[in-house]
Amino acid sequence: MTLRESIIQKLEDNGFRITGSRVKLVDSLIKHEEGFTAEELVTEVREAGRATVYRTIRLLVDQGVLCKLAMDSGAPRYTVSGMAHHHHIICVHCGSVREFRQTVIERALKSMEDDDGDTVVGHRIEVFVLCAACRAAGAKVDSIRAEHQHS
Amino acid sequence: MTLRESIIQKLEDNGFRITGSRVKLVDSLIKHEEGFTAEELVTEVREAGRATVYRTIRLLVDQGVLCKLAMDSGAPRYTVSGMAHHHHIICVHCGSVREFRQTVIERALKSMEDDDGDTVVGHRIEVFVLCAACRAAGAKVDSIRAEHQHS
DNA sequence: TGTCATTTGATACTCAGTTTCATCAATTGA
DNA sequence: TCAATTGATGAAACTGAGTATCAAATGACA
Ligand SMILES: [Zn+2]
Ligand SMILES: [Zn+2]
Ligand SMILES: [Zn+2]
Ligand SMILES: [Zn+2]
Repeated sequence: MTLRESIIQKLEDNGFRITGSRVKLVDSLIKHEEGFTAEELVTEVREAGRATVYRTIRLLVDQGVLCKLAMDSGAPRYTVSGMAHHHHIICVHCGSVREFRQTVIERALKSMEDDDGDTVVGHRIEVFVLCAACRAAGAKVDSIRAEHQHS
Repeated sequence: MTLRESIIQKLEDNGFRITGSRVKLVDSLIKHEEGFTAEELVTEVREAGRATVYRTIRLLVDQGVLCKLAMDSGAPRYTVSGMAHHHHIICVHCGSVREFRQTVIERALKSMEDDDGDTVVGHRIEVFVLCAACRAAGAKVDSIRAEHQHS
């Protein structure tokens, strides 16, 4: 079963209608290996209206098909979710996104439970990089570092 | 030197003018142990205009005085930065923020450098909790868990 | 094919944040 | 001490992202 099919399947299985707009949107977003913004889809998928694009993205996030990535500034990016639990490596120059998961980190975060009276409900990790492609294309690290220190 | 003094000092040292608006804003934001939104400051500090509040917050983020926390939805929250490098524990119910830092995690993230051709420029970790106070006040974990899985 | 709840989309709206620019105020230095 | 200079302010208008409305369209299923 292809990615496209599995996404459509999941919507069907959960009682959502398979409409022309939704199929067009799925077709478009699975092409974005490196993630996309809502407005990019609005522009690309002319068959679907603005409201429908936003509604469909939200639906797919709810269904676990898409990851929503809140950027430091600007609109969030979305990526098709691969691994069940994972985090993101984001290029600060081109915005491309890859997934990762480190058992050591997961364990360390898990052990934070019960350190105090709080109940941990989730966590999020983002690693910001200048990807190989952007560096090869001449993007410099230093100009970027300042605004992405995340210290 | 108090927190208030050290913030004002830093602005002075970096060549920014110590104006009435800035002092009023600093006075207000240091009172928010648990973080605040830009609009909260706009409401609270009537002596400063909307634009000035946003400009001042941005200035303080640039100076490392404030942390900007992009929420999953809604406006970002800001907190006064304590430790030099740290991450955040955020209550999904009341929005209160605490800092943490785990050497194990820092090391693991550091070791990701050079795994591939990317250059790591920073990282961000957020741990979402239902804080003890909210739980005591009757907030339930289950209703929250779904929308904050961050998987 | 008919039924009908779901979905759609044009439009208007909200909300967060930025730009503009005339005015104001902190610093400089004569 | 008092311009001159430059940085800072703020009302108001604007932008961009996303949401609400609601009549019309359309999938799903019998
Ligand atoms: Zn993801
Ligand atoms: Zn994790
Ligand atoms: Zn912080
Ligand atoms: Zn760290």
